[in-house]
Amino acid sequence: MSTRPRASLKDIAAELGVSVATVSNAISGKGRVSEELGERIRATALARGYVPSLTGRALRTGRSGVLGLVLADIANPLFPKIAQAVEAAAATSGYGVLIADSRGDVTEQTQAIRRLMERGADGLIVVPRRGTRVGEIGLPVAVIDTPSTPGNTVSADHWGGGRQVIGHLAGLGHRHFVLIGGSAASNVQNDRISGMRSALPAGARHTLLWAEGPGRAPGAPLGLAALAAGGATAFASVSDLIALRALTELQSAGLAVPEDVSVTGFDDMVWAGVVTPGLTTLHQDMPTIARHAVDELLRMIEHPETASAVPPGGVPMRLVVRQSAAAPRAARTCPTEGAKPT
Amino acid sequence: MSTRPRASLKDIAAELGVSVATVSNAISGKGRVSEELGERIRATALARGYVPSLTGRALRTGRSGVLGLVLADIANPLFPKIAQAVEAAAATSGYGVLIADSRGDVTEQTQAIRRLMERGADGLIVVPRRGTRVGEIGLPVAVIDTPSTPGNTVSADHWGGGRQVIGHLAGLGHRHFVLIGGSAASNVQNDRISGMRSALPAGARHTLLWAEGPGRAPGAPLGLAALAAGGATAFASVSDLIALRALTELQSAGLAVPEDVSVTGFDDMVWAGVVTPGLTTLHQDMPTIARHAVDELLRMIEHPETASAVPPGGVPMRLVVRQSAAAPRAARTCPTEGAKPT
DNA sequence: CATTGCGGGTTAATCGTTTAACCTAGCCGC
DNA sequence: GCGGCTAGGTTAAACGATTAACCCGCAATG
Repeated sequence: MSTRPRASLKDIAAELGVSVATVSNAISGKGRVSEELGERIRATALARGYVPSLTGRALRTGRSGVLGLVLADIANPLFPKIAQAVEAAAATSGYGVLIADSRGDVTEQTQAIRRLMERGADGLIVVPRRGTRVGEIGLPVAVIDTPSTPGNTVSADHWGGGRQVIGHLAGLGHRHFVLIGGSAASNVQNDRISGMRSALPAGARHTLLWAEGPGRAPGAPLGLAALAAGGATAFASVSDLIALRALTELQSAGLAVPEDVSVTGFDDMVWAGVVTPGLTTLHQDMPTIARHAVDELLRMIEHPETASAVPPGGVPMRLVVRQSAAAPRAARTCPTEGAKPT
Repeated sequence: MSTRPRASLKDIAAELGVSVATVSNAISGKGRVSEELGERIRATALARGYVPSLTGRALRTGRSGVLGLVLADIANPLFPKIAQAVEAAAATSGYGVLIADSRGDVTEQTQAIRRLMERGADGLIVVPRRGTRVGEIGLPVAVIDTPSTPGNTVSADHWGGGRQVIGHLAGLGHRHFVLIGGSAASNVQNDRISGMRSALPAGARHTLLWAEGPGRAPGAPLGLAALAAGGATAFASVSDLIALRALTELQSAGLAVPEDVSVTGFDDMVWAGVVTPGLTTLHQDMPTIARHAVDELLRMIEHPETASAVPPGGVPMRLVVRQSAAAPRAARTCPTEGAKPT
């Protein structure tokens, strides 16, 4: 109780005996107000704990100061990082973030976008469902997907990440690879796979496997032990979730990781650091990506005539070396003290 | 382009030659409008694609139609489910959801709440940082934590979940338990542990372990293999993340799960279903929890005089039986065809 | 001296919606 | 015939901030 309605411009104007317009000018620094009066106004505004009503401002200016974050992929484990980074970036620019989840459904996604528009979002940040494109909606939109997707605004350099991880494995001495994808419909995953392929050393053998491919039951084993028996030593997955699946499947089959086989993931999810052995994976620089996406969106909103300032290509991914990838047995010529780092 | 500003009440009024008030009345069904005119107004509103400006309404009514979701625990893996459920529940009630992440910092949490209030959130849903309480802020607040926390509004029955999992393990024949917590500062985890303890069968032995306890390096091994060597057969964790840590640590040490030891988790995170063996864990009914939280919040906002309608006690958790928990060797008197279920 | 310029404000309109108050016929009852 | 009631509207005043337009006095300038 007694949380009296916040002070408005009118209250302050009344207290000082000046007009609302002057108060508004003094606070925004736009019109012409004498230095002395301006100072007095700002002082009492502070004293009264004045906070501008964003609603009032929104009505007048037609801009709500809110960005919509549209997450299309159901319960995406990357979501916390994205949401956190986007919210932080938006907050430093004075914007709020309204969320909308479409639970993986395309029509639901349209509904979600409509809801955000009705709420007056000034722009949208869309992390699209694998492979789907977001249509024209009459609102500034920033898309976070992968550089090769048409209409993509900013994203990590998934292709380069794929190159890095294979380069790392090849450098350790691996020559027989298994590349494990999730869904072939995902642009991101395809780019990661392409990058991996492009970095395979000459003379290397490799097998490509889709975990959610046709004819494979959702939870069915991937049959990795058999591949290992066939000589494969490096299992590079396009996501940490698949890497985890691979890791535990191999361990359950009695194979030692990384002594017998190496496993790598993608995205540096929360569990990558806690499993044994720690998962070697690629980290996405979400704060930078979100910063770029928000900046780009604000540019479109506030200065539609200017050109994009987002650097082309993706934001580099960073290889996080843990313990799940090591030299294969055959290549163990000069072991570097298998002990864990400090 | 040419996305002309949406039709307003004024436009419709002008088109039909009536006053704005009448249009407003006809659409909201509040004032007195003749059946015939009302029908005509609604028809043209539909034809013109009229969507009420929530900003205008907010300014007039003082309510924004937006709820704030405050997530305090950094990158909480449960976040996607919470956000998704809350957003869905809010959307069906015509509300939007504004997010705020405090990155685990308490002062940052205050800032985040302040930002939400400035944006005119009508109420807040807070998932507090472990153990912290949210102070009085002059806005309706629903807290999702655990039933034993003062000020908690709704949550899962963590205590009952603990009972269930130990009951399940005891039923399988286990008599020597290791209970693994994360942080002793978490109310939720403490309740889960208490529930577990309360369900220990007579004569059972148990050890309590805190993964983030003092004197333990963040990523350091938990030493579970030694406990297993000492006779422990059931490892019950308070979270799937810790269960995953336990599972992989035990597997790396050469122990077979569930043949040698059983492992259970909590929360049914996305990875619980994909690891080998699948993790037996407890599922939170987030949609129901979110529904209760949102309903309660809307009740406080729209009918402050009425009493709470949230059923006391927590929302029951559901045991999800996968393959990580089975009868211990010694108790394998009548094996039920060790094969996996269909 | 008359005009222009400008510093320092004020007035008033506007965004879109809601709602209390008011107005005007028509009709009924007395 | 007239007061009162009602149905069916209209008017107008908010909500809070922004901003174009205007106004006034004083100084400088021709």
